[in-house]
Amino acid sequence: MLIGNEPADLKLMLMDSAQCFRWERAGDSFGAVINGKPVWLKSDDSGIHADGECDIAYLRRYLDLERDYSSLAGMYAQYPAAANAITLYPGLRVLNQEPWEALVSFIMSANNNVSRIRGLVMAIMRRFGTAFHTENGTLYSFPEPSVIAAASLEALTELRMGYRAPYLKNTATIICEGFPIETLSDMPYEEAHKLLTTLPGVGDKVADCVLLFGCEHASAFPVDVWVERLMRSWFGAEGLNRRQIKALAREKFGDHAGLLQQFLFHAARTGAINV
DNA sequence: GCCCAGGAGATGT
DNA sequence: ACATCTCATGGG
Repeated sequence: MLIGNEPADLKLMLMDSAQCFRWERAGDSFGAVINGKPVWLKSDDSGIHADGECDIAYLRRYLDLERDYSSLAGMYAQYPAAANAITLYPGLRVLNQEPWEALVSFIMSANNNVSRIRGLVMAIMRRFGTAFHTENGTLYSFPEPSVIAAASLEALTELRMGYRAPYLKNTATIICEGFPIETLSDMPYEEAHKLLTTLPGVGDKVADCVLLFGCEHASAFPVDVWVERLMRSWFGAEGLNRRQIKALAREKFGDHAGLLQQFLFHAARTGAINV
């Protein structure tokens, strides 16, 4: 069924932009268990289509289709590098993932490469998620915190996540004990960020990824190695450390800093723009 | 074999 | 507050 006709590059958004690591690809379709239901998405000239029993409103929000990206480049017209990066990827959007999924994914991301992060997130789902058999293959749900909290450290270590295993298990336990993960989206940015960094394996950068990709905090500005480089190259951040770079970017770029970050990050990481 | 990866935590200053 | 080390694993 048709879920929208907004500009949306599904391969870029779901597979190649390193904001999400849990979609499968089958030909030109992309599948995952979303909101408890397996779904395959496909895009063509007539729009974005979903194959499966799905909640259209949920999927539209997940894909951020309700946000108008057409004005984003204009918003940052005073920064040519920013406007260029946005113009490069007319189908890139920042997903609205579940906070728990973003939390797990970006705990796995610490000092790790994109290829291996995907492998770890997929392994976690295959090992602890629920299987759904579809025409295009088997899809797995993202396991609930209680399942990860109940898993043995050995079972997690077997997935080759290394020193991140205790981070994951202990964070899952804290979530199960009542950490208000679902209300982070309603808190002021600073409060939500501070609270997130109390979790094991969650520092400044991972907290910002969780807020941006899982809690609708569009001003969150994660600074990784690529963003650090590009901010120094193009935005006058020479000599600043990551904390200072983030403060500068949030001040310069405002409420939608995180959206811009995603375009800049992808442009830099893929070599579309030199850093 | 080497350096690197969407860093965090511990330690020392 | 800031700089430096180490951490597990494998991609390129």
